[in-house]
Amino acid sequence: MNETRDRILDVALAVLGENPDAGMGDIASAAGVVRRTVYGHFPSRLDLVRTLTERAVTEMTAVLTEINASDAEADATWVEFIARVWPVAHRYRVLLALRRGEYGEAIHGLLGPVDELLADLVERGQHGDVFAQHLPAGILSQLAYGVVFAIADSDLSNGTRGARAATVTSLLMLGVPEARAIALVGDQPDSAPGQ
Amino acid sequence: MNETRDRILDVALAVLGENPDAGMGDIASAAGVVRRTVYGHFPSRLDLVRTLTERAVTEMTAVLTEINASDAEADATWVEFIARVWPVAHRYRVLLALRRGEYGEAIHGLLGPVDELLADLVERGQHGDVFAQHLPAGILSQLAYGVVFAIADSDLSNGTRGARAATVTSLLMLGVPEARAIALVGDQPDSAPGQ
DNA sequence: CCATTGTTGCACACCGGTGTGCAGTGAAGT
DNA sequence: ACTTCACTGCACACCGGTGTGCAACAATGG
Repeated sequence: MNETRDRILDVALAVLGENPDAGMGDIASAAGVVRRTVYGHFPSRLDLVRTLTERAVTEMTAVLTEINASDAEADATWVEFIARVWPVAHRYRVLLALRRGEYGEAIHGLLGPVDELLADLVERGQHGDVFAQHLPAGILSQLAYGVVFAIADSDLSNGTRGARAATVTSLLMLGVPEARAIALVGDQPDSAPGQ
Repeated sequence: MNETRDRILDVALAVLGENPDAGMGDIASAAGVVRRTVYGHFPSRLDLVRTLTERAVTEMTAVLTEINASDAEADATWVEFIARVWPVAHRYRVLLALRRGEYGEAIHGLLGPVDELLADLVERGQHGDVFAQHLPAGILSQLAYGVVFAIADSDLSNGTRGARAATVTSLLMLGVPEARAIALVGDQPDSAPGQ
């Protein structure tokens, strides 16, 4: 039904991923549509961004709550989390950039639940002596998943390469010993082993 | 002689540190001066930012080259580097935000030399089996000092707290074992032990 | 055939930030 | 007292992006 609307959302995600400062005009033409039409679906730029963010939050919290239910060790859970959430993180990498600037406030608010889930996971790991305790769980989790997004935003973004890099690096900064980290990602079922 | 100019630069750094999107007007009034005066010293906003960046690059390369001359282990060198460069990184934390956006190109160019020095150091550490090799030196160094800047930008920014957090966290993600990392920062002469 | 609905293509107002021009003013140096 | 120089306080043009209003248009489907 809302074929155009969905296309706008998808394209907007891609365009903003390329350049977070892209205007409504850029998004519109990239979606093969006129600027006016975009405003027909999203009264303001903020509406667009908010909708995008809500999408991301929904997908992430779904994964996170499901995974958090398992009783695995925190570090293994983290690995599972990155593996499952990586495609999402990569698609929504723009949110990293958008958290600063005009809409930072709104986005930060929406991302709140995700942040909490993440902090809980890290805290569990710290309590179980699996993660380092040199920083409070709230901050450490932010830094760790900030790095994941940063890698999602870099050259080795797509493919298994990026996922592995993100997982290992974040595990390391969480205080997991290198050997253990590598063993953990080795266990992970690689979707495409050759790549 | 250029008392006003210097003040503008200092204030600009502070203001932009607070809000990277601050306009020339904000900077001017924060410096107790009229917008027109700012343009008298810096023909364009880019000039201002560039000058700020050049300052930062100068200070950082000075520290980096000096430290790199020592023949200490790479991880110890890294610790020294963070300790020495921390106040600078904190003051110039705005550059992290400015690397994205309008002036990203220019800034990135100016920051090139620093990036190289850093990559060299990390590569040395990898070659000496002190740092992890799960990522190429260029990327790993970027991530590591990205985290340092991120912490410089966060709550625990100032004081010894932030410096320690930044050092330990970056060491961890460089692949240094937790025990070794903590030992290394323990060795560091804390300027204010009580804080 | 007609009505509804979504899209189009304008034009327009508005906003905030940038950068410029120029005549004034005041203080410091000679 | 006179010049110089930095700063001031306007006004102004310009730009790009946002958001709106409205008439036209095409497709869809009753």
